[in-house]
Amino acid sequence: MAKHPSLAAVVQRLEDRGLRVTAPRLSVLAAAAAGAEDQFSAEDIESRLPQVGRATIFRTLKLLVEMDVFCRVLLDDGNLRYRWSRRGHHHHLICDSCGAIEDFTGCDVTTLMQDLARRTGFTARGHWLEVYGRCAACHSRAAVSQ
Amino acid sequence: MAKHPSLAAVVQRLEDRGLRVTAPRLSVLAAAAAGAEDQFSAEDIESRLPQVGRATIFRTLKLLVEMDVFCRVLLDDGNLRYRWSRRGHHHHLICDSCGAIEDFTGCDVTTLMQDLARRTGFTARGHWLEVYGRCAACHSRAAVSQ
DNA sequence: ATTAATGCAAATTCTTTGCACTAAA
DNA sequence: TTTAGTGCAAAGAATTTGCATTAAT
Repeated sequence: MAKHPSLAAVVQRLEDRGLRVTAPRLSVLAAAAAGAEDQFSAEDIESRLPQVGRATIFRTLKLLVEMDVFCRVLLDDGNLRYRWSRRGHHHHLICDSCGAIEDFTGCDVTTLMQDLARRTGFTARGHWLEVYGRCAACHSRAAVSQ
Repeated sequence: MAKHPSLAAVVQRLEDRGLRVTAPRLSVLAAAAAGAEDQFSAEDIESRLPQVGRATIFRTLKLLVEMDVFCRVLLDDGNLRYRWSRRGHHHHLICDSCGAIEDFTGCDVTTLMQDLARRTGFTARGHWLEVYGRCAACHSRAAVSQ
């Protein structure tokens, strides 16, 4: 799967929603694709787009998160990052060492939630899960440098 | 189990750490115990303690979270609450309807994390999980009112 | 032409800091 | 006494709002 959807696909989704395809919206998408990292902060986008107003950047980020084009990532220190969403429900594996973020969809948190409902009567509507640790690449790197 | 530990127990823990048992610290603990809700915001504490400085309240909350006397709860809307901690690793069930927060420790997220490591090579150091939904009490309430 | 979307600057919210002062040990 | 802890007011950060202006359809 590509790192992010084609511009055309996102434009289509904007149009489907009856939203305008504006220059600032296109440039936020471009700026998000431009970074070396697979993640970006509102600040990153802001500094890559000095010509776009701060408010527009925040409004656009919010819109694109609602549209599930981007997803929010909560870092261990409480800071917020954004990332292209693979769409649909998923979680993040955030590497302490290199900061890389991977998606994680395979594990079934749903089972856990169902079990929960059975035991406590609490019905889960949704949940937020972020996992912090060390990615495979950083493990190999550490092994090599020893 | 009681809603929160005895003052004496917390005082003991402060002393064990070589920290002073000050009037503001005691009043933050009292204010946290005073609320009708099982949760409280920094603002709640602030308004219950007009005589204590804002900075002291934040410093004290941070200290008590580090000491695992309180834990932080991340609400669905991104706001932060505090709550007496049952100590040790646990998660929260947050009711959309009544806002009540329950702890949840029984389910084994660890298994999920181990499975994850096996499949992706990512080693989890920690994770953050909040569950949003509807508590048993609100379910009954809804059933009755029909 | 219409009106959604933007840019700016000011306002908000939540939290932290610097520093002289106070009180716990 | 000593120095950890406090209060105040000011500084920050991260975001949001109001409103006149601009640009996409």
